[in-house]
Order: sequence, then C-alpha cells, then structure tokens
Amino acid sequence: MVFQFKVQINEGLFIRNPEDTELGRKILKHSVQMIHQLGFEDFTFKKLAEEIHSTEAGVYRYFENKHKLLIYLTSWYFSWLTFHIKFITNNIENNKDRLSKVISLLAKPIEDDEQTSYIDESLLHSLIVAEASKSYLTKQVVENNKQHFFKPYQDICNLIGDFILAYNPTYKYPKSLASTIIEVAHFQNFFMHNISSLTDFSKKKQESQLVEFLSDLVFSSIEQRRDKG
Amino acid sequence: MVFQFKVQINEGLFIRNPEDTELGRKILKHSVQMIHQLGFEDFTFKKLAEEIHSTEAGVYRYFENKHKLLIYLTSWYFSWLTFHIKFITNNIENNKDRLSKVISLLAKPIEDDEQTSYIDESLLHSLIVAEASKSYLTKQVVENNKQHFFKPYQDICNLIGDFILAYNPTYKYPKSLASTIIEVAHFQNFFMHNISSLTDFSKKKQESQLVEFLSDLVFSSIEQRRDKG
DNA sequence: TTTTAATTAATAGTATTACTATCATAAATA
DNA sequence: TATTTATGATAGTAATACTATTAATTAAAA
Repeated sequence: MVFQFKVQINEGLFIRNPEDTELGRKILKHSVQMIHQLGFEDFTFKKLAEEIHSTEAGVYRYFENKHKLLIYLTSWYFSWLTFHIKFITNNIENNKDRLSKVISLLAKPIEDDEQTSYIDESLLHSLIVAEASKSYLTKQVVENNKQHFFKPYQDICNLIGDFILAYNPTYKYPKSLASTIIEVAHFQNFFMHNISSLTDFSKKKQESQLVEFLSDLVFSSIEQRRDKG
Repeated sequence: MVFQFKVQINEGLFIRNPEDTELGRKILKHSVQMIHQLGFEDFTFKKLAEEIHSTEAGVYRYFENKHKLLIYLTSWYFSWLTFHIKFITNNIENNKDRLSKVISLLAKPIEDDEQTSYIDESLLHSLIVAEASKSYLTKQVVENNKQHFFKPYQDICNLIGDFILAYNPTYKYPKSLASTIIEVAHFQNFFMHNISSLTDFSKKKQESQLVEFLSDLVFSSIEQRRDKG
C-alpha cells in the first residue's frame, strides 16, 4: 500500500486547484525550482510558462498572481511540516525529547520526501528560508490574514506551543516561542549561508551548531520558568 | 551647542550623497514616509518624484534603484541604533542592566529624535520592522555583503555580542544571539500588530510583554550557560 | 567679463512586468 | 452526439524600472 500525502490548501489562494491536473502539478514543481533558482523578485509567470512549454495565460488560470503562489507554497510547506512533526513525535512520551525532535527537524536541512512526486521538499525548504517572510511582509497582510491564508503557520505554532506547554504548563509565551523557533531556524540558516558574520557558526558542523544554539535558547527559557513556577 | 548626529554610509549605496543637498534630504525624508505608507512593493521612484515635485530621473541621480535605497535606509537605521545604544549604555557598569536597556530599546517603539530633522526615526522603525528583511533576502545578498553593504548590521551585532560576552564570557553564540534579539524584536512586533495569533501578546501592554518575552529568552539562556560554565 | 565646462532639470523613449481578453481546438463527459 | 472543460495561441494595456537626449542653469577658467 502506498501512502499518499495530500495537503488541504485554502481555496482563496488559487483559481483552479493545481494538484488536480498535470499542468497544475507542473506549475508547482517548476515554480519551486525557478523561485529557488532566480529568487522571487526575478521569477515571472512568463518565464515559468516558457519553462513548462505552456503560456502565461495558462499559468494565470491557476494563480491570480505570483504573491498568491508564494503564499500557496508557504502554506504547503507548513502543512507538510505539521504532518511530519506529528509523524516523528508520534509515540514519544517524553516532553523534552519531543521538543528536541521538533527543533532538530526545523534547524536541519530537509530531505526530499518520495511521497510527493511533484514537490521537492529539499528545494522548497531552501526557498522558504529565503522567501517565506515575503508572503506576510506586505501591506495586504491583515486582509490576507482575515482570509485565513496563514492558517497553516498558525496551526504549526499551536502544535509546537502545545508541546511547550506540555513540558512546562506555566510558560507564558508558548505561541511566541513557537513562531520564534521557526523564524530563528530560518534566518539563522540564511545568515550562516549568506552573511556568516551575523552568526557564530563555523563552516563545518553548521547545522549541528544551529540545533545546539536553538535548543539551548528554547530549553533554558522553558526550564527556567518551570523552576520559578 | 547643538549636537548633530551624522551617519557614515557605504558609498556604494548611492550615486550622489543624499545628505549633501536639499533634494537628497527630501528624497530621504519622503521615501521613509512613502515606503511606510505604501509598502516597499508599491513604492516607486516616480511616485516619490511627484511627491517632492522633482522628476524620476532626478531621483535616479541619487540612487541607482529602490533596492539600494532600502539598504541605505536600513544602514542608516542600524548606524543610528548603534549610536543610541552606546549613548544609553554609557556609564552603566552592571552587565545585566546594560543588556536589559538594549533589549528594551529594541523591543519598544522608537520616538522621533529631534537631532535629525529630515528622518523621522519613529516612522523609520515601523518601516524597518516590515521591510528590512527584504534588503538581504535577495539573490544578490552574497555580492552585496562583499561590498560591505550590511556592515552596520554586523557592527550592532558585534556590539551587542560584546555585551553578552561581558555578562558571560563562556557563552558560545554571542553574535547569533545578538542577531536573534534584533530579528525577534522585529518580527514579533510585526506579528503582534498584524497576525496576532502567532504571538501571546494581548492588545494591551503589548510592548512590555514583548520586552519580557525577549528578556526572559536572552537572560535564561546566558545565565544557564554561566552556571554550567 | 566672457567663454567654456560641468551640473542639474525636463522630456521622451524602451524593454519588461503583470496582467486581461478573445478565440480556437482538443479531450473528456453526459 | 452535444457539450462542458482544459489548454493553446495571440493580442493588447497600464505600469514599472530604467536610459538617453536635449535644454537650462551654475560655476570655473581664460
């Protein structure tokens, strides 16, 4: 039996569901590759259309604009991550071990998941590190939030927040700490690869140092509060 | 005696120094206002030119493009912040008090500084919270870093990193913690105003809660390590 | 003072982007 | 067979991000 992972994405993010058709899946696959390669600013629907031997108008039939495509990909990533976190923490009783697993998963490079043929999770992770912030750092963020475009981000923060509370029920800022773990994992990763002077990570063992930095940050904070009560 | 604050900005960021002429200062002042108002994506040199009753080509004589203007403003902000941190921590001997002051300064809204007439620091701070990441989240980041465009960010991380080391000389990640303080201050501020479900900050006392969250995060981490030695 | 050189302003123009609209055709379905 | 649905092909538009040209003004040199 092959177990197929399927994400539920907010319908306001697309015009036609790209997972339903061959062309749609091609759009997803190649947009991940091209945004990763060109950066979001230089990526255009025209270039994408040429790459997949379709037309600009063809792409517009799936996505209203490239910003919605970016939010779509971010949603996809967070939904996939939430699923993965639930999977790897399943049956782990110890609250500290569970949180450790989550931090490691977030801070280390992602490997491609064979279960989804049309999205390369490893590429998508690199893309997210560099581009995901742009999905909400806009003037339309409040409007987009009202349309629940960031729900997958909220879901993963709630999940990690619950893990934090399970470890220490008196900790006062579980959701802020959860969003902090995610964001710090992303931009420290970006800095160490691109502006390394903003970090303390040496060329070797970068990822394990990032895991140590983040783990230290999170656990000392939660544990301290638990002691204080 | 009037004490005038003057920033030294990397010459590669502008074509003509905007601080030297009336038109240049108008460009700075109104670009802060307009980027804050429209967001970076919808801000154009044409709109700016109309606002200041000059021409598009006139603006292009000062800045090559709007991305360099954004890096200029980010540099200006970090240089100004570094100056301010040195000012308010001057004569404070206690290492913990000093770090506390820095965290409060970063996490609270900035008030306009009368010393610089053409830039409203309060507006600039809002702009930085929403837009600063876009100055480095690009495909040109490594190239830009080689040109030392992010030096003011490095300087402030080194300064805060030194404060961290003064408090605990054995802490292993002073620069990563410094950049984390800055980034967390920014995006938690953005989240609490725009996607509040990603934080735990109530409508009231938001800023003081953010200060508490950040202080707790930073000090528990540094102090724990000091105990462990 | 006059001429010349340099700077700045104003206007036009171009390639690209981010779309929208229309019509044709092929494939799937009722 | 009729008809819905998906894709393709082509064209068109307003705005963006610039560049280039020429005109006007100012400053420096003869």
